[in-house]
Amino acid sequence: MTKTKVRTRIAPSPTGIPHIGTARQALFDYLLAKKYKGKFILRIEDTDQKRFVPGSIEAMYKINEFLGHTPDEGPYFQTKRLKFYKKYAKQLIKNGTAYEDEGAIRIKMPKTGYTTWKDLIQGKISIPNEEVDDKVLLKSDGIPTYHLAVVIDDHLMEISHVIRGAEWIVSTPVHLLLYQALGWTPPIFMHTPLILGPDKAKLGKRHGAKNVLQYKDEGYLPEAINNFLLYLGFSYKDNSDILSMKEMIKIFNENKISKSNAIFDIQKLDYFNSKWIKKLNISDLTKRLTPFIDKNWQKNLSKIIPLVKDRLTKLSEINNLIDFFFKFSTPTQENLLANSQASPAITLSWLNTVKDNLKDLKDFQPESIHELLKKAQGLSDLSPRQAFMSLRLAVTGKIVTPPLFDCIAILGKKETLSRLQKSVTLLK
RNA sequence: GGCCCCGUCGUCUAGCGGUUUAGGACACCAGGUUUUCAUCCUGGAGAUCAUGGGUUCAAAUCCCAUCGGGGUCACCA
Repeated sequence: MTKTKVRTRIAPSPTGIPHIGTARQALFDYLLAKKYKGKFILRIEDTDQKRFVPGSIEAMYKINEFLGHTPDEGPYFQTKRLKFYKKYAKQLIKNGTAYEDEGAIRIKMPKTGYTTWKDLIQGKISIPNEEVDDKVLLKSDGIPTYHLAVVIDDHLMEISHVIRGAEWIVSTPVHLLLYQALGWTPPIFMHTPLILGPDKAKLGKRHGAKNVLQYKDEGYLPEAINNFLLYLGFSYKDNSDILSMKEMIKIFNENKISKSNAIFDIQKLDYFNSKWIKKLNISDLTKRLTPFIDKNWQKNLSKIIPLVKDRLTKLSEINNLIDFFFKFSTPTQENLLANSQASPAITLSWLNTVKDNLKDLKDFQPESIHELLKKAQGLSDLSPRQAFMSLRLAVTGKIVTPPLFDCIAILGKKETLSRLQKSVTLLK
């Protein structure tokens, strides 16, 4: 148990829409803060105006909201805190830790010895000081670089745990030296392993790697994304438990984060997504499905959605699953016969029998339809498969649909008979 | 290339010197349920624990070397 108050931060630079690695960082920050009843802070590291990409700050807010990583403080902007950086840069020159070099202020790294620290994830890390060059702290335009700004902000904002990607390991000696020179206690460092693409290259830097908003647009649930991200570099039971945020907070353990890089496996994300979709209740699922469903397809949704729930991996798949309820394209004769595996005459006779049966059915419910047509099929020369597959084609135009009698009941008597008539005409 | 980190089934991982013929999950394959698909259930295949040396009565587990992968060497973060 940590003695000091836990305060974590996610500190993105607004240079594009955050990718999945940033989201995992934020999740770990969030879980750690919440586990110890601490605070999670958002800070925008906007010191490189040349690389600024409009919209990326808004995207960050959106992603935090989507994934439920709600900051307790912030956003803070580094460009609004320049006075602090200048003040401490001066102090560093005065005490000999930094020097001015053609307008920029650089740190004076020792040329001998090692900088060693205990990283909560990586364990003991030791880096020869001569490997670290005199990094620029304050650029000649008066704007700080990352190295100066993080140290000052993390200290001033009382950050207890710095969770960041492993790419920062080699510049940690710079930060440590700054803490020492300023007389401050450094935070606990946690350098997370990287998330790699299927080609084993760092995910964020790869061309074509999707950002978090794209996953949202494809119909991945925030719960599924968080769940998936947790198990990338962290292990709990068999890494397949469906966990809510609350449960994640409970089981998260900052001492058990893996050291090795992890490959992003979309199939695992799909697994969590389909599991989470099954877990949602119908009204919740309907609400989330709404943005994906064709505006004109609203009728009977409360009956249709329960039928497709178990067939959904991503929310965006919904339209392909339910389109036949709203539009009908007559099957080809070839398709119809292939599925009845009977002559045109026998198939025609079977579909006519169905039509006659359904026409007089008063209680147009799945159970009644089932009972009626099962009896009719028994009297026919067709096997259940032959009979109902051809009927499925005749009524929905598709080979794959939810349970047939449920579909027929939802379509209603009038629509079903009309479609049946169209298919019968085909065979004549 | 220098430096730093990592290396258990395709993937995420359990494993912390003997209980391991290395366990689970995803994916894959087969079977069952089912009028289709999916769900669900059962089973299967899949890792000589990167390789080679040590240490030890005993090593995936400790040590060394090699190889492989990643990171980093900007007035970018």
